[in-house]
Parts: sequence; C-alpha cells; structure tokens
Amino acid sequence: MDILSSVPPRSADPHLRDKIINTAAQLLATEGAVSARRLARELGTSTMVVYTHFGGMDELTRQVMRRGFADFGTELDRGAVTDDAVADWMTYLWSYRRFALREPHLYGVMFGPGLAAFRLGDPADLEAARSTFVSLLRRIHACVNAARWEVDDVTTAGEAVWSGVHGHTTLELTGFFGSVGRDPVRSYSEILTRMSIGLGDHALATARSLSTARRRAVRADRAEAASAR
Amino acid sequence: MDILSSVPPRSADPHLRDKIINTAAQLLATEGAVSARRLARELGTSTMVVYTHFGGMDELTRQVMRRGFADFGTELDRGAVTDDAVADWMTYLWSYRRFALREPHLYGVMFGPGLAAFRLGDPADLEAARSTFVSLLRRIHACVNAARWEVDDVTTAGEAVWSGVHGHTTLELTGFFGSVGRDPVRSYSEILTRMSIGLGDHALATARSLSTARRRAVRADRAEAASAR
DNA sequence: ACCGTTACATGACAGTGTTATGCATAACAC
DNA sequence: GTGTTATGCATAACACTGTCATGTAACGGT
Repeated sequence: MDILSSVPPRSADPHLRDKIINTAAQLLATEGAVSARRLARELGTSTMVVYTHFGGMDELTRQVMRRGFADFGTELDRGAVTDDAVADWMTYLWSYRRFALREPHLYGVMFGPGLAAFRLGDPADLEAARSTFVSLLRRIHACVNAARWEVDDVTTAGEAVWSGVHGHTTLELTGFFGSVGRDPVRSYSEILTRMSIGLGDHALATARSLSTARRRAVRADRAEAASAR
Repeated sequence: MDILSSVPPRSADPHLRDKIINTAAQLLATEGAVSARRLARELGTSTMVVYTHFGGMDELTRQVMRRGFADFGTELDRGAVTDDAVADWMTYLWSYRRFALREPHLYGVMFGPGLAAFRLGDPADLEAARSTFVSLLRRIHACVNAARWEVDDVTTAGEAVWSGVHGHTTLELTGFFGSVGRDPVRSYSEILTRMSIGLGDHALATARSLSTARRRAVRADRAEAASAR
C-alpha cells in the first residue's frame, strides 16, 4: 500500500493519455502552437484533462518531445551501412535535415528551450535525447574504423558535428537562407565537406562520398514527396 | 508636406523612445523577458507608450535586436589584425561566444525567431544583421590571402562556420553541455580546429593558432570579469 | 488666445496557463 | 446488490499576456 500502487489508471478511456499527446503533436505540426484551450476544443473535453494527466502544459510538451526524439531516432537509423562510412555519415545528416524541415515546430520543441527541460527531467528523458546522439557517434566511429578519419575523442567530434548541423538547421528554419537568397543545400554540403576533411579524410574521397550521399538524399526526398502526395 | 515629414516627434521627453529601448534591453538582460506592463511599470508610464512609439511589442523587440546587432558588431570588430590570420579568425569567434554567454537573452532575440522578423523588415535591418556576417567574411578572406586556407566561395564557407558557432552557442545556452557534464570550451575548440583544417590549413599550424587565440580569449575573459566586479 | 494635433492614462477584450470547487461516475468492500 | 471511497473531468475564476477604443490633457502653430 505504498503511494505508488495507490494510483491505478481508472480512466474511462485508457487511451486518452496517448490521444492527448497525439493531438498535441498534430496541432504543433499543423498550427505551430498548442494551447490548453485549443487542445481541449480539439478533443471535445475541458482543459482539465491536461492537468489530471500531465500536471500542466510543460509536462505534456515534454511528452511530445520525447515521442519526437523516438521518431527522430528510428528515422535516422534507417540509413543503411555500406562500405563508404563517410557517405553513410553524410546520409545520416541529410536525414537529420530532412526530418527538421518536415517537422519544423517539433524540431523547435526538441532542440529549443526543450533541451533545458531535460536537464531537470528523469534520466530516462536524458537518455532518449542522448540515444540519437549516440547513433551519430556510431557513424563517426565507423569512419574512424575505416581509416577515413583520425579522431582521438569521438564524443567531442560528435559535438562539433552536431553543432554544425544543428546551427545550420535552426538558421534554415528561421528562413535566413531564403531571405538572403542563398542555397542552404550548398552551405550544408560545405559543412559536411569541411568537417570530413578536417577530421582527416582526403579531399577527393570526401567529395566522392558527398556525391554518393547527396544522390541518396535526393532519392529519399523524392520518395517522401511521393508518399505525401 | 509628404506623409513622412508630417510626423515630427513632439513628445515632452524626446529621449523617451531611446529610454524605452534601453529599459527593454535591460529588462531582457536581467529578467529574461519583457512584457508591456512590466516595461510600463519600470518606466512609470502606461503600456500605451509602446504603441504610440513602436506600434506594438514586435517592433520594440526589433529595435532591441537592431541595437544588439550594433553592439555585437562593434565588439566583434575590436579584435586586432595580426600576422596570424587563423588566430585572428578564432579570436573573432571566441568573442562571438563571449558575447552570447554574457547576453544570452539578447542573443536569443537576435538569432532566434527574430531573424525571421528581419525577413519582412526594411533592407536596413537586413544589412545590420549581415554586417556582422560580412565582418566574419573579412577574417576568412584574410586566412585565404595568407595562404592558410584554400576557399573558392568565401560566403559559403562563412555560412558553414557561422552554422557551427551558432549551433554550439544555442546548445550551450540551453544548458546542454552542463547537463551532460561536458566541457563546451573543448567542443568549441574542436569546431574551430576541424573547420580550419577542413578549409585547408595544416594541422600543426591550426593547433598553434588555436593556442594563441585561446590565450587571448582567456585574457579577455579575465578583463571582462574584472570590469564587471 | 485659440484650435488641432499629439501623447498618454484608463479600462476593456481576447488570449494564455493554472487551479479551487463541485459533481458524476467508476472501482472497491461487504 | 448496496454503501463508500476516490478518481476524472467540467465549470468558473484568477493572474497574466498583447492590444486597442476611448477620453483627456498638453503641446505647437497661427
């Protein structure tokens, strides 16, 4: 009879919790924002469901973020492992960009002030965010194993890479490149290229890997556009 | 008698406009947020001053942002030009980080959704933001002129560099590195190092320039801490 | 001195997140 | 099956936000 077992889920609709998260995620994607009242109107309930199930909007947003990281991780890990480790790493990062452009508001929740919310969260939340980062580290490690790169601290290298793609993503999402008439694909390629060379690869090999990865990315973009149609 | 000259500033306090911007910037720095009512309470006025002078909070925020870019630019350009162009470039970027850490909320306004506000703004606003970017391009050009780097498109290289430092800055400002127990100075150094090598410099020369720039940055940090005391 | 314009205070409106209150319904004990 | 308990949720209110219509007071030009 401890305090934990005394709170069984006794709801009439046991799936309401998931339904709230789904609706919140959908509102975030379609309208760019989610308020307690807008959510309640969509669900046909009152705003109290947010507080009985999550205690407030913060926790609900955190759940949406957690689900976002899960989807993000599975989508990023879909990339195959070939004999060109650098191309695989680049493909991974092109998928990163594709996800962010498809779900801009979700990306903002995940990597905006949301990351700070993880700080005081339970370790499971922290691990959810770190798992996608660990996935990036695996790709980097593969490049080192393939003797393409020479890295002493893989984690630090991962943080540098992540900073680059994250920074470019946020700049692109704010519409910077469009407003100054610049091509974001070109600067993103520049990041990947310079980073790969900076990590030890030959310029020519990096260029080859880039075109391979770019070819895959264009194909994936087309596949996504086709499935959306 | 055109529409522009028919709006002379007839206020009792002609400096009120600047005073509002200053107070807003100060509230942003000290409290992290600025509301119309909080601002009015601080000024001893009503919230209407915001609307008569700026038409709304958006335009006021834009003015704070514009002033932020001006301060940012002058501070970044304080770095001397020596015979080590790569070290100068790195010093520039350490100053970039120092400014962002000292004025986190201002940085958020400048490079967050604020950048999108520039999109529809007048070209003067866009130029204010781009001027700091042009300043970065000059440092890059110096590295190319010194035969340290080999870059065909300086602008694209600048976008790549900016993505890296901006991404790292936002990650650090959200408290990511602190929450996972990582050293942000190390990963920032990694970005500078890998980028410099990736842009064509020798690894050894880059390492020397990094320690030079780091030495300058530590000295500037101490000077700032001393002046704040 | 007058008139018109302008700046600003007051108060209201529509939003937001949050919460105290109350009720109906579900689950449990017998 | 009945009585009790407690849980889920609706209602309504509070404090906060940005915004604006109205009214007033003060200023500048004539």
